[in-house]
Amino acid sequence: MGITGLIPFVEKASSRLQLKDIRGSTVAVDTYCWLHKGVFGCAEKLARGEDTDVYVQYCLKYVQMLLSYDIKPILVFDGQHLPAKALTEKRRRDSRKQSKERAAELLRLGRTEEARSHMRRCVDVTHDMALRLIKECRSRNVDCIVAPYEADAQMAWLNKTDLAQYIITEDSDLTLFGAKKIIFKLDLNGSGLLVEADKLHLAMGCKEEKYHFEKFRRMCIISGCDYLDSLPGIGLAKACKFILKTEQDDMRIALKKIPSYLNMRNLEVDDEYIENFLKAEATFKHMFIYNPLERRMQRLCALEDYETDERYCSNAGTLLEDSDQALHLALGNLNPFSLKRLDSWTPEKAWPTTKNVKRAKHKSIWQGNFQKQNPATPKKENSCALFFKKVDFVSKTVDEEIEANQKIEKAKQTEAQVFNMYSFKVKRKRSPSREESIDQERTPPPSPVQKSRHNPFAKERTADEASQRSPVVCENSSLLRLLSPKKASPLGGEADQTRINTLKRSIFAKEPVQVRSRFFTSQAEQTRLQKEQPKDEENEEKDEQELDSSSSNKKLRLEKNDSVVSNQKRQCSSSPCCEEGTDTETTASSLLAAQENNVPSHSGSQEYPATSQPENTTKDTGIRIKSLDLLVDNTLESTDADRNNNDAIILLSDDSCSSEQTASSISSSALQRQNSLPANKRRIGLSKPSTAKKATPKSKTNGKLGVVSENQTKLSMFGFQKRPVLK
DNA sequence: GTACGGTATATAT
DNA sequence: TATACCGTAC
Repeated sequence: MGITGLIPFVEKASSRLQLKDIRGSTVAVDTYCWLHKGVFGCAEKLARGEDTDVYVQYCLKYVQMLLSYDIKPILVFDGQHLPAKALTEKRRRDSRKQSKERAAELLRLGRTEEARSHMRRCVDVTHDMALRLIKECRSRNVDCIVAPYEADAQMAWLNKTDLAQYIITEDSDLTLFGAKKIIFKLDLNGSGLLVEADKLHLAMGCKEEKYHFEKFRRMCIISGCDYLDSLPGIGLAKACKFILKTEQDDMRIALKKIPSYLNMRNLEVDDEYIENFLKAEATFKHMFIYNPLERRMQRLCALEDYETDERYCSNAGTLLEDSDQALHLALGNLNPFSLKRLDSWTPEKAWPTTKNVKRAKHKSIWQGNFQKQNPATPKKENSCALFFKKVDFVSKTVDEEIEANQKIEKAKQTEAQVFNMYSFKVKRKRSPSREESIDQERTPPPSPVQKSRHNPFAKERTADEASQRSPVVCENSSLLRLLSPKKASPLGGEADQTRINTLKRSIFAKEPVQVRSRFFTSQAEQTRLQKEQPKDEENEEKDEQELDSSSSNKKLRLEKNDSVVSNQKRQCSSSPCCEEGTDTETTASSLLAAQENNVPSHSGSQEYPATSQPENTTKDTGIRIKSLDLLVDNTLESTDADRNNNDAIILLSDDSCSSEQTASSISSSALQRQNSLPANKRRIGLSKPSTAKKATPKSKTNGKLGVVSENQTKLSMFGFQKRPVLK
């Protein structure tokens, strides 16, 4: 997020920078920026839950580049979320969720190209991914540090203490934390944009003798930052105008004058805003960081430096009492959110070495070398406990705990594995022709969930078999009441609610339900199923070839079984999610599945109103859910192979609603409705339709690039549409 | 002239 | 994740 328009605003304080010009220096790196870019290149793989290290390699490319210039990188990672950023994080989460839902929807409609772009937006960078990079860096003797909270504050501290002379980031917020020299937009050619705090007065149009960094920070906060939304109608330009106008240092008094100074009589600055402003300011000044030299958490600036009342620091984080925990958080060994231990590496341990990996020769901030430079710093022996097999209160060794936590983390990676039921590989090879895409728009291809052959778990049936309803095996109506598959529609609204209610009524009315899962079958039955499995796989592979589908998951034929209900009960009662009514340990994938289908995260209870299926239709809706991860992960007995094998299947007969549409066809028609709206109704925004832009790309490009003056190049480098001009 | 709020698009390979 | 672009409102 950062400060909107800040980088263009500080143009006068910035200059081009080549890495060759800063040889021998140390740079702190906002590593999540690199990870985000790296993730883009493998977003689909990640969304499908496939293993990839493309993002690690991408980051290492930058690391290697820095090392080649004899620059020592310190990779800094974000830690815990601050309460102040809860709203921002929620927005991001919602946005990712929306992208995820949209991607899933488009996949169901077979519109893979569009789905792909949404999938790129829904992939998040997890700490597990960060840890993977951290481990690579350890083997290269490249320093990493996980900030207790925001990497920005940590980097600013490293810069302030001259442990790092430069900071590499894309986040303009960093200037507010008091960083001295920031490199934005660094590319793999070693070229970037250097913004120097010493020159910020030039950007503000303020005389050097009258300038103070506090003015700049206050201007940015007023214009709107991550910790405080701007007042309506106030941006950087007006904030700057106000700050230059006022001489009042006490912001309680000064802020009240904004309406009169800016001639905005309707603007109201209430006490709440002033309080929040002071909190935001304190957050930038006093956020907690980790001091690797002294091995302790501390504030970026001491409260005494500004005589700040601690009550304004509610958003600046809290001190971790356990110094050992703080150290391991900083080393990357803990998941910053759960504080669960994922690794046990300490600087005192021998640096891990990997064949063919070149190790940097720089001194580490974690080694004694740096401490020798600060003789006053007492050396703390606060991490030796992890060298031993420590037995904790649940009789597990630390190593076992780490292993267990890693398993859980890994399971979380499979969050969007629902996408995995579709494949893109063949589609990717050739993009659909114009005619095809028009045709696709008109009549979407049959959704994979409409046909049983798209469902890797569905039993192949002959037409005769299909016309015969499967015998009922579960008559537990109370169990069924828990479940109600939602026919997802991008539009939502009342119509959908009515539809869901209709569906629910239908479920209550029609008891017979088939529950099928290997988890709920007897051991003997399982063995039998396993024997059958290869055959099924073969058949399905054939089907998938036909369908340009290449789902890599193991296939499971689900059979009705009389022991289902009893086994199911047993499983449910042993499952924490059933005991508690909530699933605190539910894997993300099960949540996703539940979200997608409006099904509670009960691993072992899936349903479909079989009797409501018309005799003459084979339109089973197969939705594969990974929710069984929940069971295996909770008991920590699963292996990856288990996870792959233990997919459950829900067969949803979809005619329980009054119409005969399937979930996907409803969604499809909803999408069609959306797309078929006239442009003026569909577009809420004010921009021209993209077609208008696309119609004249050449002339536009020519017009822009045809006469490129040096000035223009510089402007475009800053991303200028129009440079803010200050009066 | 400035800010806002919407859409469109780039990021990597 | 970010920005670029653009029409409108004030």
